[in-house]
Amino acid sequence: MSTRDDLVLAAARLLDQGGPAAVTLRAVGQQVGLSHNAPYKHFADKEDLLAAVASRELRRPGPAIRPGDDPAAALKARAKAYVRWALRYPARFKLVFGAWTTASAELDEAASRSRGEFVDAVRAAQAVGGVPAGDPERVTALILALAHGAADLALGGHLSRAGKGHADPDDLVDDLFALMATAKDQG
Amino acid sequence: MSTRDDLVLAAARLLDQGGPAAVTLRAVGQQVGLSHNAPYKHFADKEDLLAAVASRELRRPGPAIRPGDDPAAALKARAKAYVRWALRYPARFKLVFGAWTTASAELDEAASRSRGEFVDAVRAAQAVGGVPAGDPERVTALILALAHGAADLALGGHLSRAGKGHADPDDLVDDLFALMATAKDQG
DNA sequence: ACCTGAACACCGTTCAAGT
DNA sequence: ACCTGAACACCGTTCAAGT
Repeated sequence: MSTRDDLVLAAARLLDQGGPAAVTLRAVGQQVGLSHNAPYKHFADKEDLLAAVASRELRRPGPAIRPGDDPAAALKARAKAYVRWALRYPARFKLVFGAWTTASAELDEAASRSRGEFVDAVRAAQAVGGVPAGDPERVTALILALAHGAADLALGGHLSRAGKGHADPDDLVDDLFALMATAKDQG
Repeated sequence: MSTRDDLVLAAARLLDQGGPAAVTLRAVGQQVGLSHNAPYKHFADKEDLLAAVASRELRRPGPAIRPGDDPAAALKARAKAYVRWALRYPARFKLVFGAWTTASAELDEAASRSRGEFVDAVRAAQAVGGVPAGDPERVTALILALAHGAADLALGGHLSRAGKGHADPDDLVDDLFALMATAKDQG
């Protein structure tokens, strides 16, 4: 493990434990036994370090595809895994999709690769008629937008009135897939 | 206009012009011609001031309902207005749905009231068969989740590969309503 | 090439003091 | 009741200096 990796890991740990406010360059340096400005030898600035944390997060392995699995069910499982990740690691989720003032090639590429895997899963589901036909990129965008929005609203408690109306993010994923199934049956 | 309102307005203006980093208590105080800690006489701390900014944003008037409008079309227009607002004022959008460490009764109530109006619009659309039946809170959550996620992903450029795949947030709202229309026709 | 320590400008917050 | 000015602890960043 390089010092660079140590710094990224320490930043991720601090983020999980204390939220974004806990991720200071001084705390990161201390976690790896270095001074508070050692990170500047590996990253341009703090945002560059955070971009590396976000990239690492996007490169996490997706759910394994077992041969024989129904591609439509696998796609739905992928959407639910996305929601589960967001709810379990809110700080990482907010970081990845937060407001970046500087473009990071590493982050852009990781995000593109991650969505590419999702597009492949959509294509496979379309091949067996599990989801509506049409531009796979657009169907992917539809599913991702719903999963993303459901997770983000749930994190803020904005999904449904407390007690009133049962609407977990998981339920909404089910609802969307049910709508897509009837649309596919009809067309 | 009270001094309190002046402070909230100044914070909102700073947010729009320079993003969250520009909203410092010193800048807010200077904008209204007061010292850098005058805000403490009106708000508990910085987050409390930001909560007031977010509440004000949630209390903005929604699209007017003209008599004779198709309730389903009005509902779709409301969803698109939500997306338009998020894309036009990204900093306000991110603030409202950001990570709040302290609960604000004012913010909670404003959010609840805002979603309540949406639920009413869903109920009206259901009454004329424009959208699927079922728990209005849940249908609302489905539509809001999609609109919210589409807007948030679009702001980060994560909606579709550049050039490849046409998927504006507006298109995704259309797609969802098309799915709901076919489901309603079938059921 | 990588790291340190001092320094700078800035920030949120507190507090004693003023009217 | 509302505001000010000084002060405190903290932060990101820079820079000269060390190995």
